[in-house]
Amino acid sequence: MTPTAIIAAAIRRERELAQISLSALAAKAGLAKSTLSQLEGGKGNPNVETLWALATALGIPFSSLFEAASAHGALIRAAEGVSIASGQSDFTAVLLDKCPPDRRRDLYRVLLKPGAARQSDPHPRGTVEHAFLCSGRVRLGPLDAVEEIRPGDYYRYSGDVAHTYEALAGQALLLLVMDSPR
Amino acid sequence: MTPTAIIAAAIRRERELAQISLSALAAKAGLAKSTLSQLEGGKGNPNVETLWALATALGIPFSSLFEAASAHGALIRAAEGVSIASGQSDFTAVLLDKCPPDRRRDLYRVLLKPGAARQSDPHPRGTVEHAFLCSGRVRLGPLDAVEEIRPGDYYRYSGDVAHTYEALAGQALLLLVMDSPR
DNA sequence: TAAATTCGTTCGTCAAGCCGAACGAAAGGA
DNA sequence: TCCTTTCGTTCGGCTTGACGAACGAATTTA
Repeated sequence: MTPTAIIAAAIRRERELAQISLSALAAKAGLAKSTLSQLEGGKGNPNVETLWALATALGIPFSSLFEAASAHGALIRAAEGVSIASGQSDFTAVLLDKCPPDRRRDLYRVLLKPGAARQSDPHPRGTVEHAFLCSGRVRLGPLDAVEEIRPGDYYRYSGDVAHTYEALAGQALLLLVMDSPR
Repeated sequence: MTPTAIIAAAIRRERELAQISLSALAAKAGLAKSTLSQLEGGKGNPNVETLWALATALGIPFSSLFEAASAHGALIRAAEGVSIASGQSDFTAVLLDKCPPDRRRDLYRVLLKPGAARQSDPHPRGTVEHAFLCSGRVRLGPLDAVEEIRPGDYYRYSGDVAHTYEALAGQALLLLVMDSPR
């Protein structure tokens, strides 16, 4: 993927997410429409000032302009995943997720008691949650991608949309990694 | 902080971290020395191709060029930790560790079978490991601070010294967060 | 129907970034 | 001591990106 293509896609993606026209964004950023048009067309090679103006006008962190489409969720069952060779048969490690360079990760231990599902409002844009279930059974995830997980399962999903947590049978214990852009 | 100043500082920082001269970096990136000199002097307004070439030559992710500029051990038993108010009694979250701004965290699922203790050589300086036990019983930690943990326990320790893992009774499953400086 | 607005693209001009060459300074080798 | 190499900076040129204006198309208003 060439850098100009990444940026072209990022600008268009962020602009459409912000529901704003090309002309309006150009005006807001203090750029010429023509400049923005060429950038989104992948025909440009913009300099830093131009990009900075765009990021500011879009209200997003500067580095967001260099990210390819955001990572999606993943569900890795306890028995799944590619093991890393260790030379010792009594030690098996599976890389569940590699940390991108521009994110911070806070670790939470969550105790979930049976009852009504807990609803969580969207976290800031770009937030991703990683759930690793220790005990119990849990249904969780974005409302349109709720999954039931069991001990040892790992589930990663977008945290910037409404999502839910629910212990199914008895209480459940899980490690939650709150993964957010810097 | 202006974008050009951020980039100027980032380039110089990354270049000095890589122990490479300005001339050498320029050659490796296929840029003119003069260009690089002006950029590091904060007198530039580089375009994307130039920055991409630099990031590639430095072997760093593109977005690192836009970033303006270690942890102790801790053992938090399953029953311990300060809960975060949630309004719902069936959801209890404990913040185990807050992510510092300059670190990356990779997530591993580790299956540990009973047998001899696994010895791990020191990881790069500054590495910290976070272990969250899902099932079984495990003794682990730096050689001078080995702890026995049980399901739900969280143990954080230095990973840049020799350390050990050992399943005590039957096999054990744990989530390991490998926490390293950028 | 016709005028007016807004949309995104294309074209010519001008400023600015990148380049190559030349420069002085500093360090190492003969 | 002199020569060579490498360092980072400064100076004309040439290329190129940003700008403003004009354009056709689509939608809205009178």
